[in-house]
Amino acid sequence: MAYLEADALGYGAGNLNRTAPVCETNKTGFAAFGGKATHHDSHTVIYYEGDPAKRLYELVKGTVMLYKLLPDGRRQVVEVLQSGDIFGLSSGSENDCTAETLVEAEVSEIDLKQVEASADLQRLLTKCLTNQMHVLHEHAVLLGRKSAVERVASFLMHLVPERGGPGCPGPRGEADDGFDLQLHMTRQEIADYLGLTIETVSRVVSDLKRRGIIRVDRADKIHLNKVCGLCQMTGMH
Amino acid sequence: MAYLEADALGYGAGNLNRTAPVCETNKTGFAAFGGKATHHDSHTVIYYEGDPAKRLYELVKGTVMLYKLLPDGRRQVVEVLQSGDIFGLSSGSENDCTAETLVEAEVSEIDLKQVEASADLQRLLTKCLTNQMHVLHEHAVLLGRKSAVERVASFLMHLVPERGGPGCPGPRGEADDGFDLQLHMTRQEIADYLGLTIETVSRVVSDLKRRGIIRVDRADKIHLNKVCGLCQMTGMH
DNA sequence: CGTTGGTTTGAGAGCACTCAAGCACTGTGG
DNA sequence: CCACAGTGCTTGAGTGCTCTCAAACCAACG
Repeated sequence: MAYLEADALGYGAGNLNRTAPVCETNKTGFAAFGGKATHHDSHTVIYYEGDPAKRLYELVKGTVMLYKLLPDGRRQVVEVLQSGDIFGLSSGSENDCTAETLVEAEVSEIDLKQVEASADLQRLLTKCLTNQMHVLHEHAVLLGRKSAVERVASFLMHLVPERGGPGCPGPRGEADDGFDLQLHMTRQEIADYLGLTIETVSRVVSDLKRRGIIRVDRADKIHLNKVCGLCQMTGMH
Repeated sequence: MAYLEADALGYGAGNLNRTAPVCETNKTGFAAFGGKATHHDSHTVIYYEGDPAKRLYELVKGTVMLYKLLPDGRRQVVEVLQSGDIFGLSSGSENDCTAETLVEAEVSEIDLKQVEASADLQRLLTKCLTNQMHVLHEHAVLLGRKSAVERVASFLMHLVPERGGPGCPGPRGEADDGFDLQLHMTRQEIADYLGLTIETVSRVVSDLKRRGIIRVDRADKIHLNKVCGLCQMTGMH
């Protein structure tokens, strides 16, 4: 089993929705601007939708999701953030999403006022926002136009580095086209991210297992037997 | 009929997805930075998904949609832009969406290099991106969690200024809670924006008509009889 | 060994989709 | 002035994918 190995490489859920490196030109992030480092346990809310937006946050380590709730309890996870991503920006005076950690996370906070002033921060911000925008566009296609199988396949493919994107090399060489994944989201979180129900996600996963595309060692430990085969099921090929 | 009146006020499709004014702090937009003004007829492509991204565009007048296509022809309209909105930013070197006008439009173009240099442009950009981000978040909820009726109701409500948002005053006074709309999108465009089929959109509109919520004078001229009643159907109350 | 929380599986229903026909408005030519 | 495509929208019938509700399963834990 190479789960730990994959994790150590920063893979696993670590590059969700990441087709290109983000904000890596600025290695220091908010640290260079006196950002206050904070630690958050797994599944902790950093701020709630509707809270006054006074700070900007940079995810340094871990994974954070942003979600919105409808009054009757329906939830949509709108973004899953990775290290380097910035969140907490609001078009009004209130946060438009709730931010919650998926796993333990290190976050760097700075005051919104600082951002207004610093040109470097603005540049960093533009870059990150552009990237998040791109991810949101792709996610809109997933939510609006893809079937359940295509959604789950797309989700899993996003967890495989260097694959599925425009520069996908195809199956490396020949037979061995496998990959080990460590999920950092529960079925419920995946469902709310993909616009499905928990049962549908589970059924699709079971179906992929039955068809030999994947192997499920534990609910959160999945081995992709045929990365390229899975990629064919995303609706993008 | 007050259609022309509404249109003259800049309503109609003019404030789609606009809960707060955008980029209005910078009245000049790109003009102040030597942006090249261009004119585009209705339903003209400004750039295609996959084209090299070399310029940044500001919509000065009219309406532009951004959409993505899946290889089998499925389309998802990911954004509907209004004057003041900026588009053409890409996280890679290629445009991630196709940009097409919905109606005649005036666009101001500037070189991407200019943006890198100007702090004012960066600030303008951050503001616009933040706004678009907020709209995309809300749209993700619509696409992932709302029923067909809720999607169409939400869509129509976005065309009514000052209503449906957090500061909604409710039905003004008493009886008269109507509003005239001029749509600038075909049923197909609406369907592709809402993640539905053209038939479903048509059926929902007919149903709203049957229930007395709206009156359809022409396919693109709709009178809302009960704005508040419609608002109740968006899933957000 | 029972409890708990998360996951999987099953049966059935319903909403939105597909395919197909009908309708309304527009412009064109005889 | 009317016939006739042409285009876009609406309506109908039937199917199927995903949802809902419910029960079973499983690993972790006290």
